[in-house]
Amino acid sequence: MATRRFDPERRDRIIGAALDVIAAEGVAGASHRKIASHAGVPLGSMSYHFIGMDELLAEAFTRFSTSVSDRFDERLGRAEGIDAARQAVVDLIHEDLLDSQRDLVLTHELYTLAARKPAFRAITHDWMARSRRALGLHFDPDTCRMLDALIEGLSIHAALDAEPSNTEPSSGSEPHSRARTAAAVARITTPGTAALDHTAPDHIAPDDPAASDHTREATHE
Amino acid sequence: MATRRFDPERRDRIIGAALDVIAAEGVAGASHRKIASHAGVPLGSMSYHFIGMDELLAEAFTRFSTSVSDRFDERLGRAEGIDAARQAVVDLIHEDLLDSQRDLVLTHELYTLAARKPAFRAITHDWMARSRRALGLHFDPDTCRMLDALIEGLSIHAALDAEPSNTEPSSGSEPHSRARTAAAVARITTPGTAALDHTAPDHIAPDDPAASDHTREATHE
DNA sequence: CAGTCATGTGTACGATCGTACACAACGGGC
DNA sequence: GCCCGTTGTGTACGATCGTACACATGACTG
Repeated sequence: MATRRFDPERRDRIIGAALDVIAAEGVAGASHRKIASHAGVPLGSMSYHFIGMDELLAEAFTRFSTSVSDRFDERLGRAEGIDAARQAVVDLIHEDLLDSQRDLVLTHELYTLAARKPAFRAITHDWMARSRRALGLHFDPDTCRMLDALIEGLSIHAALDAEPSNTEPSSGSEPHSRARTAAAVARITTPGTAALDHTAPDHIAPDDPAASDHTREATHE
Repeated sequence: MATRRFDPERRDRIIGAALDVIAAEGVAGASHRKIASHAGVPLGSMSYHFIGMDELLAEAFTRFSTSVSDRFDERLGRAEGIDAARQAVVDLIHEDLLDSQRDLVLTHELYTLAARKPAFRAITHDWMARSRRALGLHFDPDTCRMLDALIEGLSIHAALDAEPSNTEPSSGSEPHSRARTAAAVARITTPGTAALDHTAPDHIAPDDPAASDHTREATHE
């Protein structure tokens, strides 16, 4: 029962190549041939190792979501105290989630699959469950859900709100700054005593340079 | 300058058919032939009315995002007072965004395109700008950004967190209930005592009420 | 009423796709 | 050392794709 010419790395390399190709050209542009070529394996290996593209995609995205989740766990595991946890969340958004175009693309490719096919929704379901478990080290269950959703929304909006020409936002007054993220995280992790009270929100300093192009209406109070 | 045999509906019908096909089979599965067949036009009409698939996709998703934005505007425009606005947001999430599998799928297809191609990011950018403008009728600009992101995250998580087998969550104790949504909206629209400091370049708003100790790394930008 | 040209269509071509399947290569059993 | 079964590969097939382009069609001009 020795190794024969079995190559255990082969399968993994195909999965890795699949993620690379998907990141570069999307699920739509990912073909057996391109992935095989990128992985340096013959075309026949594709059908040999994977029944079909769906199996390959499922394994690839499982690996991807696991790796992102690992970083998530690590950051939150290291945080001690609720403030450190909040800061970890901010760091996570701005360093782990927003810095990598590759991760952004892969995440959306996965979501698109999950929106249509239940098999992939299992992957997103597990991913979100793991995220909430990590947040659960520091926050109560309801807050975890809210915060997890907020993280998602902030990441997506920061990524997809960018001006098309401006691929690399680096200005200090960028609309999706760490300060805004931190403020949002602070709000969502602060249980309101009166959830729907009638108190008008505290006034925000009106002259935000980044908001100068807004025709800012006064809040109805 | 009469009509000849010009059919102005033709182009629109193709766009509508494109959205139908994309909703059913994804951008990946949408071909000129399928869309033409679904629209009841000959294949040649595709190349005649649209330079390529990208132009068709751009117009289709522009129409889609506009229609979703219209409903968004309508709900928030009708709301009077901040509580009604908050309620409108909750209704919006649970009735407009979560009820339609079609909209969910199309949204993610668009996001996936936008994550890779700047041309589509223009569409998401405009969409988000419109959403924030609608929210701006009731909330201050910073809250608008946070709330807009929260809406996004709550919608996505409610949709993609569903158990794969359970396609139609309708139980009263579902994890993503209206009550949880309302609570999250209340939190994010309730500024803490710590206002976002707009004068500082990009630092964390310093005082959170629950914060006892600030072990914060300097933000690198 | 005939000519002309913008408007719209049918078809064919080359490329690419997933997959099936015959077959090569090689380790272990006898 | 020969044989056999597992392991892996090369190739060919049918389907589908986007697009180009010759051609049909009908409205307007004179």
